[in-house]
Parts: sequence; C-alpha cells; structure tokens
Amino acid sequence: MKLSNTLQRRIILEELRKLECHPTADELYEIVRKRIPQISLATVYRNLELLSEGGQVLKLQQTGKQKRFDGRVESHYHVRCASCGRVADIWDDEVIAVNRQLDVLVEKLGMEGYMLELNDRCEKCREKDEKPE
Amino acid sequence: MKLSNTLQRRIILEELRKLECHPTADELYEIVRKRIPQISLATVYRNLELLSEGGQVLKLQQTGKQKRFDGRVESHYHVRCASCGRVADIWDDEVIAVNRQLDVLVEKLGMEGYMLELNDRCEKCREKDEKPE
DNA sequence: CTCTTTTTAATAATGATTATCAATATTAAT
DNA sequence: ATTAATATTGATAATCATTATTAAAAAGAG
Repeated sequence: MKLSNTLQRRIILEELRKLECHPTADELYEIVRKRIPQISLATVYRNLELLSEGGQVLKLQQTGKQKRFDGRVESHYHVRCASCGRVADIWDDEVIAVNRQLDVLVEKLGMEGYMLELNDRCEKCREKDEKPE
Repeated sequence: MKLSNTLQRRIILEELRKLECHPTADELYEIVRKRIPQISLATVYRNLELLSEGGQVLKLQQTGKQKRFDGRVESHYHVRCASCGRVADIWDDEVIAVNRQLDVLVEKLGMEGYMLELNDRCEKCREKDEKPE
C-alpha cells in the first residue's frame, strides 16, 4: 500500500524530527495539534505505525505487550521471539561476555542498569512460516 | 508492608519456578487454576508484582508502558529513565562499541536483532527526589 | 474532470493491567 | 487459645494505551 502525501502525515514527521526527545504518541499529538487543531489521536498513532513500517521513524519499545515473569532470579540472559513475544533463556559464552561488559560499563557510568534482549523467531513461529496453512 | 504466607502466593511462586518458560500473568493463572480453581487473575497479577518487588521473581519487560518514537533513523543509542520512562540519546564511545559487538554477535548467531537500553534516572526525576514536597 | 484508492476525524471496541471493596485469612499481641 | 490489627483474597469495575470501525473527505491515476 502506497503512502499518500497528506498534510497530517507531513506535519507529524516534521514535528517528530524537530524534537530532541522521544515522545509517546499522545505527546506528539499535543504538539501537532497546535498546527492542525482538529487532528485525531488515532491519526497520530496510525501514521507513526505506518512511518515506522516504512523506515522513516524508529519505534522504540520493541518488546511485546504483555509482561512476562521469570522464576529464576540469578543472572542469565534472554531471547525474545520477534513475532510472538515468547521469551527463552540463552546460554552462549559470548552473550554472557557482553553482559559482563555491560555490567562494568553501567557501573562506570554510574547508571542504574540496562536491559538487553536478543531477538529471533521461536520454533513455533518458524513452523508457521513453512506451512502457513 | 510484610508479605504473609498465603496458599495462593506459595503456589504461584512454586508453579512459576517449575517452568522453563517465562509466562505472562494469564498463562500462569491457567496453570495455578488447576490447583486452586477459584483463584482470581487479579491475585496472580498482584502477587507477581509483590514477589518481583521482593526480588523473588524477575519481571521481564522493563520498558515503560507507552511506546515511544524517534524521528532519527540512523543507528544511535538510548537511556531510559528508570522511573518515568522518558528516553534520551546517549553518545558514549564505549556504549557505541558494545553495540558494534552486539551487531557482530547477532549476525554470527543468525538472529534477527537485539534491543539494548541503558537505565538511569532523568534530571526531572532526580529533582523530585531532592524535594519530594 | 471522474473514478479508484487512501486517509481522515470521531468514536467505539479491545486487551492488559490496576483499583476497589467487603469478606476472609494471617500474624502479632495478650 | 483469644483477640485485635493487618494483609490478602475473589469478584468485578475502572483505567489506560492502543486498535478497529465507518462514513465522509482528500489524494492520486488516467
């Protein structure tokens, strides 16, 4: 589907690009509203989504929508399925090594912590790719 | 507030610990229901939250609830405020270096990508700490 | 211009999570 | 053990972010 060149779309991208910060949809909505007062919040959501599919905007927050919980508290690392959001543990020496580095770096920078997740497609989602029924 | 030792809490933790996977609250609810059929979904949510505050459970999904968007698409890196969720860019050579390593590692493991965010408290939240009025 | 497709504003619907609250269970104090 | 104080529960309503719906308007193609 080809994106047409609407005023709303143009202004949304233009205003987003002006910002140093990384706004939520409703924050950007408030800003765009100053130029197009009757614009709808849904339009902002819709266009941010389309623009990020088209690679003109970066959508942070790549994780899925539901929270997930882990009964193991010792430090270990995770891969999240890029399509269904399921999370599995990963035991790979290099992954462990990068996390160690991050521990040190975060300490050095005096920060609170970090959040690293690898992304891949899980078994189940790959199977679906093969036979999409 | 001290946690009391309820059946529900015990079973929730016990079942979560049995799992290799990292369930969502409602997935765990279905499992726990087999042992306590009348348990409420809210109880599962409540206890997962309390247990993770107490450090007995890990809450994945550290990112905030609202999505955030970025008008700059070139690769660059982010710090998220641990308390309010705001995101800022970070330009630090070592952070850039770790990300480069991750690019290589992810490529080598044949994965789709990764998601790394540093966590800290932003200016605004620090100010609030000082004078909590 | 005219037809087709896409987009819009307004608003309803959804899904995940959190809040409320009266009844019950747990803990602490006697 | 009994009682008083506190914490928790199940049920359900409320909230919040996001997505879907829809009729009308705008954009693009010919």
